Amino acid sequence: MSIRVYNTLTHKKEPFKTIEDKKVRLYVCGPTVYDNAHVGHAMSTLVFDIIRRYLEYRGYQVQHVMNYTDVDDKIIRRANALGKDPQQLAQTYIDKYDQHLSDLNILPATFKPRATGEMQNIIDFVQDLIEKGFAYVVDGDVYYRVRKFEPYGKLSHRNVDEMRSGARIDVDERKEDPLDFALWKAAKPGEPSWHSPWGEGRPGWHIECSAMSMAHLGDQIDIHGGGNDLVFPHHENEIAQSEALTGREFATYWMHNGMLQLSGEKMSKSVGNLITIEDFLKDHPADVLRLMVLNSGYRSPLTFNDEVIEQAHKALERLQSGLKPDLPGAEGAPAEDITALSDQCKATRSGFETCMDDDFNSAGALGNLFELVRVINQARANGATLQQLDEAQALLRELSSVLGLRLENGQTSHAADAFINLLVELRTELRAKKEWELSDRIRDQLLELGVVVEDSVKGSTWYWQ
RNA sequence: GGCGACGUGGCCAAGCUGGCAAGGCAAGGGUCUGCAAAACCCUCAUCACGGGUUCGAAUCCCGUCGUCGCCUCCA
Repeated sequence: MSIRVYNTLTHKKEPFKTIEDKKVRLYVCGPTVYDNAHVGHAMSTLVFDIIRRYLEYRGYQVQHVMNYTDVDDKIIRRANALGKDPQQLAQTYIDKYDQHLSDLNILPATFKPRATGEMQNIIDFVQDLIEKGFAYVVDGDVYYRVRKFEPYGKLSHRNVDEMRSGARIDVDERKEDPLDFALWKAAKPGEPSWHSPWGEGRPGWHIECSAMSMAHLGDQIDIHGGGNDLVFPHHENEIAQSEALTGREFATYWMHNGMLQLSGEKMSKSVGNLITIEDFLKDHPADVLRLMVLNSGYRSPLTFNDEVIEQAHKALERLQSGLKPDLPGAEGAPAEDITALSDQCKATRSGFETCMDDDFNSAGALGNLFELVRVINQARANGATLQQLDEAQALLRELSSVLGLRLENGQTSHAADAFINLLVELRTELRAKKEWELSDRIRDQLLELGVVVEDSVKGSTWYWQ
């Protein structure tokens, strides 16, 4: 009964062992805040939220860091194009992203550092690398000496010599080797910059994560996560920086989520096939997106299209159906239904854990929840009372929330309930008098207001859609 | 071109340290019902293709085809 985790480093599922007992240090690469985030970003953050929630369910205390890259070429370029201050632009998108995370029911990270807030850590880190001979200064730029770090390529499984031929981007003559990457960039006129021993400048992207991870989680962490498009060069470079500095293994497990696919292609800014989180949430509950993520393996590409969204919608309603109250006039289900319920509860919890223990197999775990729903609904159909359903429904709620599903309709106010009850009661009287036309009209119009009325022989129930 | 992942019913997918192919959606049939909806019951796949290993393979090995990712900013 232990958790197994697929490690990009080894290409294998490995038993999960933390550095410190029952404590997990988790670092996940966050967004560069230069534009609205899209559902691909949401997928990544959902994946690691699910992982975090499950680890907590399993009794781990999770120290979770997610960074914001708030200084970078793209931010500067966009700010200039819009005639805005880069820092303000970044702040705008940080605020928006924070709101998205909350809308998506993503647990707030323990720390959410920003590159601009960590300048001293970054500068110290770079200075240390220079002193150790892993970096060199050229005209106010600082570069990492890739060939000096022996294991370079161990994460992305490439070797340095093969990469050389692939390095076809403008070779900077000032670098010792085309593979070397920037740790610090000298400021150009008008760019945001910070004082450093090498002059005014700003950090490169890769060093930020290494520095922030180390500052908040220490030299060694348990899990480093991110999208699989970050494996090379970003994470490879993080390893090079961090391990050169400390001489110790940076992260035990490297976990990478697959890309969200829109019409057969990775959703990305450069392809231009974006759906923003904002737009998605305008049309769909957050649970729908989460369900889409849960329904496929986190490492696989996620198919994203209208049909799949619709399917997730229906699947969500199916899960919610398990939480409906007993039928009107329920008088108790036969003993075999009650036995089946409690058997299923045991089977569901253990099946759920077996799946999630196996590299967070959320699709399998979901399958277990759907089986629980079926047995609950069977019992209800056979007259189970709310009390008889209680244990199973509580379990359904509990495990759904481990996956981060709310399963609620978002209706927080019950102010209207009394009025709706009244309408439904009146309608029951109309039905008794066979006034079908009027009672159907009430049902239809309530539906338009978001209230679903369900009739049965013994009466009617209603709920918010 | 190099490295890697993947290819399971109409759709999304689990299973892949080998032994009767989860689950959701859709579809068809039925129960219930004034109608509708919901719920319940039933039906619906031999796992890209070709070889091989094995008593036995969706699961292991080789090859072919196809899709996708990375190699450049990217969750």
